[in-house]
Amino acid sequence: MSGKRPAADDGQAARTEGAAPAQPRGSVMRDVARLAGVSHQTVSRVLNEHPNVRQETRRRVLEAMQALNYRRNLAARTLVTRRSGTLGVVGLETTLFGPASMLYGIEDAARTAGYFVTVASVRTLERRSVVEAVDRLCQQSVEGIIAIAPKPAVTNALVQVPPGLASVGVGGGADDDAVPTVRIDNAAGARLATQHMLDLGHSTVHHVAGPADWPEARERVEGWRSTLYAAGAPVPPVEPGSWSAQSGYEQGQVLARDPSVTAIFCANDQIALGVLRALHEAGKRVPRDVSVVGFDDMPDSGYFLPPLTTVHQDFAELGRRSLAVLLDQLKQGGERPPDHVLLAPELVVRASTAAARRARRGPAGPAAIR
Amino acid sequence: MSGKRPAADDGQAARTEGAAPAQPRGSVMRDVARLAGVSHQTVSRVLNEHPNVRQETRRRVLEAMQALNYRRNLAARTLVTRRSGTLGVVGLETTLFGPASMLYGIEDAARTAGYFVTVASVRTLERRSVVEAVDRLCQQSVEGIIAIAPKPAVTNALVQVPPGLASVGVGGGADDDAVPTVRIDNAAGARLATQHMLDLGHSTVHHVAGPADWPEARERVEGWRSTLYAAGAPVPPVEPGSWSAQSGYEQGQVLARDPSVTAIFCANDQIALGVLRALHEAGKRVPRDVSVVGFDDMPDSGYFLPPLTTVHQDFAELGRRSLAVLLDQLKQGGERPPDHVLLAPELVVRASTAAARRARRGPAGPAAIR
DNA sequence: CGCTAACTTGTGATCGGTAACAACTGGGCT
DNA sequence: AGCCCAGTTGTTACCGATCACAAGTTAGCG
Repeated sequence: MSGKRPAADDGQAARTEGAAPAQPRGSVMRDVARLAGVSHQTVSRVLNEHPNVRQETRRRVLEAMQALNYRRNLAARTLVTRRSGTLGVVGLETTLFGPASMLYGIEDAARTAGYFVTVASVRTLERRSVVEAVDRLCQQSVEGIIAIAPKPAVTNALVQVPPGLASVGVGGGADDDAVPTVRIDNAAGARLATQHMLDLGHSTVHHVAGPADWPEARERVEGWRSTLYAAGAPVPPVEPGSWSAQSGYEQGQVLARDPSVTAIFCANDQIALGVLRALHEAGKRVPRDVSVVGFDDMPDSGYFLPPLTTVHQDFAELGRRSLAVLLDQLKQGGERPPDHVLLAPELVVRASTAAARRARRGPAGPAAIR
Repeated sequence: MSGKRPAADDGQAARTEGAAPAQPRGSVMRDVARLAGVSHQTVSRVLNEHPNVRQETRRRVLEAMQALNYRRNLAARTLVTRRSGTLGVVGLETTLFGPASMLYGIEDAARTAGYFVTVASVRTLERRSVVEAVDRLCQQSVEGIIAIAPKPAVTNALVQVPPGLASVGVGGGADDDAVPTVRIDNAAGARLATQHMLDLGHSTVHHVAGPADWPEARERVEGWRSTLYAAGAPVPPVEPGSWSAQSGYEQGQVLARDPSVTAIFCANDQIALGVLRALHEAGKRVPRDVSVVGFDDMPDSGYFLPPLTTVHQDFAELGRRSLAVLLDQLKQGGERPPDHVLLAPELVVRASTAAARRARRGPAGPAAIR
């Protein structure tokens, strides 16, 4: 019905736009061109900051654009240039603090770089749903894909994105070398946490782990284990859990019953929260009886009871860096060098850790005060 | 049948469509048409599930699409149909639990409805930046805009989105009638929380508020105040704060010094966490000495010390409902009826509230136990 | 047998931009 | 003057889909 542009109204009939600044359907480049008395191509040149446009002409065009409240149609531009100016993010549908922070870090950095962001979230990290999400993004003609990719299935799915499409995985582990990733050095973080408690005089450190199928969780286990090993400390058994406070609570109850446990490294802050509660309910005092360290440094961790010593991750920076890697690829024409950026975490010492009390074992050894 | 297609088979045959599944540049409709021996229009019909296509033809086309790994180009489709199949979300760049959850609720619902989502996040909720975000989304030819809009500046900015574009604000308050909103009944939630503690025998309830310029925070204050008023209880003064645990901690320290404080309603769970810590440090026991209620019911609240009684908001549902409202508008051709959906919150009673201890104050009336 | 109706399929125009090329200007230089 | 080149502008083709319309087929029916 509305496809009726006044085709007959060619040439000089341009008088029509006399006093109607508001087009019913939004104005297009030709409208601007007509009002400014130039060709549509000149308008395009102004828009794209082509150098060879006379100052005076540019001014007239800009004025016309203003008057008509012109907005360029990105679909048309995308169609012809094959560049959408859009990046896709595959995100896990979760409110885990980390992924959510990264999303905003990415969006922010993308906007600064002049890109739009469309998200395709997946409810589970199975290969199938991830591939589907990637597919949806491809249809959108995204120029690159950032996957908030804590699990190998995701980076694997990334491998088969069409060639020429940039991609990067952020967060998670690095089982695969085919796709560049940006992540935090989880093992180093775990080392920091474990060594901290060892230095405090604890004879060993227990660990409450995250899900076994998350490389992030595995790397933390690894860092913890190797630190204990290097220090000649015994390595207690670990059982995988989930990332939730509930999981921490459940495993915490078990640990709380064991009098030999004096130091616990938790795979994230939420787990730590659950552990803290379990210890409290069992009558153990933190940090007097047991020291606890978390991982992530969510904004609330400083207000736990007691304030949590934890390993700080800079999620926003993670987002920014992943974007930088993506843009590099874009600049290099879709080449996908297997970069692996590794960010160093940082230990934030608060009140949930303290020096081990001396000699704990045997018939109630004399507990030193401090 | 195929006799009439020699034109396509000219010198261009270098295209290599023999059996190569992976075209260098991706295949387009014409490639599929050629392989299936039909016209591009027929391919389009199959794609759009037009009824009048012979079974056999459809099969051939589908096969060809499969073989070429064809993906329709949405930019082209958007250009001609003026429908992008994309919804825009204006989100606050924050990791507050609420906004993040809503985003995923929206994305999930949108995907189910066959829409894509592109986000434009803003760092602050000033009018300027919101208008800019809306503008960016318009360029993208989004069909509708959902604003995670806790502040009036946002809904106001929404008023001036181009006509014909659907829009809805989700979360936040409702100062404005011009734009439909979906939100939770904050006042009712506050009432639930306050009444709960009143019923427990507390002579009054103190409140630690959120930011003064967030309608959500104001409505909670209002609900709290009116409940006290209706019960004839004194209304303690309130001071605005932020949504953070730190803010709760600071105000909590003040309240902890006041022996008359036995019940505190916090504007959200994070504030409650800070209050809990302040009370703890001041030697007050929760809920023995002081009862505390939060708002939001974040996943961790059940593991605070003690587990927090709080007002539950269903953020995912909020996201879904807002999408439903948006789709309604779309169906009705861009009409924007000022719908205002109000969701009822729910009180989740855990361990941070208990009956008031009797006679605390000199000549105060005897508080009934229970 | 001829005519209309329903079903299939193809042709050409079109959406709103950008790219390539052509045309026209006006110096500067030989 | 004549030539060339850089600066400026317009013309036309094209990106890849959908839509409107037309054409060819098959079937139904008086």
